[in-house]
Amino acid sequence: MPNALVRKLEGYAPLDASDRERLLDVCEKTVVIEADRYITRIGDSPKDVVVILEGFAVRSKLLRDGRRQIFAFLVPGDFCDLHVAVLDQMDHDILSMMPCRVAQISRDAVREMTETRPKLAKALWWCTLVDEAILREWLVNLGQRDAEQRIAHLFCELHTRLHAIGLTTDGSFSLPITQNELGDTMGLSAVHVNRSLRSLRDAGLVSFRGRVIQIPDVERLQHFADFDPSYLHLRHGPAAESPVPLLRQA
Amino acid sequence: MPNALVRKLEGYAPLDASDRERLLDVCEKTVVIEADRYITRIGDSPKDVVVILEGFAVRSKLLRDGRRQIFAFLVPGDFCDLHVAVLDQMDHDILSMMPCRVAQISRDAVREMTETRPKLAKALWWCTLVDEAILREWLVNLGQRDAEQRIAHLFCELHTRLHAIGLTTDGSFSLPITQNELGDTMGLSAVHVNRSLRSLRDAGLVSFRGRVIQIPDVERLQHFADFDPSYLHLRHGPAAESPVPLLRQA
DNA sequence: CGAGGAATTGAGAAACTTCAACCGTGGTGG
DNA sequence: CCACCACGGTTGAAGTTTCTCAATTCCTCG
Repeated sequence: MPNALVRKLEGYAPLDASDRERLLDVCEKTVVIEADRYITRIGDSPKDVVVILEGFAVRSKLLRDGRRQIFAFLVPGDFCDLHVAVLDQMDHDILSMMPCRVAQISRDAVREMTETRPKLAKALWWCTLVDEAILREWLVNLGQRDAEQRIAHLFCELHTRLHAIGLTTDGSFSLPITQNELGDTMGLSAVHVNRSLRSLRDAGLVSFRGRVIQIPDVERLQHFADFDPSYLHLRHGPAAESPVPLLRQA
Repeated sequence: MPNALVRKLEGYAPLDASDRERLLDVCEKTVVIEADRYITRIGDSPKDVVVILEGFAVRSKLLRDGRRQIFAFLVPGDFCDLHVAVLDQMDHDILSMMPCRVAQISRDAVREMTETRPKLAKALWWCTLVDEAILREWLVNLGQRDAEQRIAHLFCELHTRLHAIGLTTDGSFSLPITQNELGDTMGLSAVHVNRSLRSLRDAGLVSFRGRVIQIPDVERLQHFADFDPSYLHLRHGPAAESPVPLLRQA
């Protein structure tokens, strides 16, 4: 099984063999987290940095009045809280959407890696900057696009990111999300999400089979959503060699 | 005149004297940019990293249909494009909102600093992470709050950030922004921004004198906007010693 | 004084929300 | 094995927020 983290980082910049080994070493200690559990919570100062190796999770924040905003989907290879190595305190929650296998890297290990391995440091920085670029694009999404385009844009992004780690087949990928969560992501009510999904389906832009999203014509959806993948800063085109497996749904 | 960058970084983590000197050294070369000019543009690979020393700027992105989203206000001490030292290509524009004095730091100097000065590297990383935290909070803002709360929240954030660099007096600060730009920031039409501003003023939450925003009761506005400054990760309370001066408006 | 950009206002339309009901499915306990 | 329950999805209808268009005023600058 390929290591999702190594794979992702190598997609950004070449690493030394010793860097690669250090990463694998540091991902040795893995844990399985069941669905719908907090991985870290706001205010935590976790002693380890968590990397998703299998499964999906979300970053989110709960408001006083019970509303919730999701601001990122975490897929295999993504860091949950690299922040904490620098900022000490989490300013949002991270929740598993399905059973996840994660690696826990000690803060000391992160510090050691960033302080003594410039290439790794650069790769981690790259991750952070891509996360930031994604946030900016989501802001464009919420600020400027209507419900249908917003949702379509999210699907395009997820398709591209999942394709890059081999988690798509043709235009389809598995996404274990409720319409409610989709609403919390898009700043829409669940009802309106439902109607927008129907419109997208009626327009033949996407279709759904259980929790699988199927995009019959990726280019058409991208055009509809005004999606331009350059903000994802992928170095080379999506590589689909050996997929990172998902854990079986519990 | 204190250096806004040094001041900001020291607000995050203590620096060595030699780090501080290196920073001052590297900010030696400054340039004044007039109002409403591109500082960098999407697709650019600027050879220098730009830091705002005086004045305000915005990050923004233009959509195909002419709509625009602003996703950050840059104030003295903020980096325009630290990204570029790692990602090579800008994925958005940066525009001056008023005459700005900026320092241009070569990519090599940034690389040298991050690779040989761990404390500085950490401080720069801190900057990036705070930028990211602000983006997340803006996402909450656009996704979950109505027009009035959104605008109030932005004012609270700017007040806090500007207070931290000594650019407020009592509850007031200068903000050279049009209602149109405010709309592009908040995902609202200029007309609706206008009406929302009127409501806020009628409620006595803020008032305007020219381009100066006055918050009569900061706590009340913060409560109204559901504003919690912890996402800004300021280490110590706002320090108001010697303000960073603004250039006279052109 | 005139020009141009920004702010303001009104009115009608579109997007989105809320509430409430109903359906389908999968899991659980008897 | 079946009744029941809970949760997510679906739909209708009415209400609210926000948008667009268009006209008017205000301000600043030349």
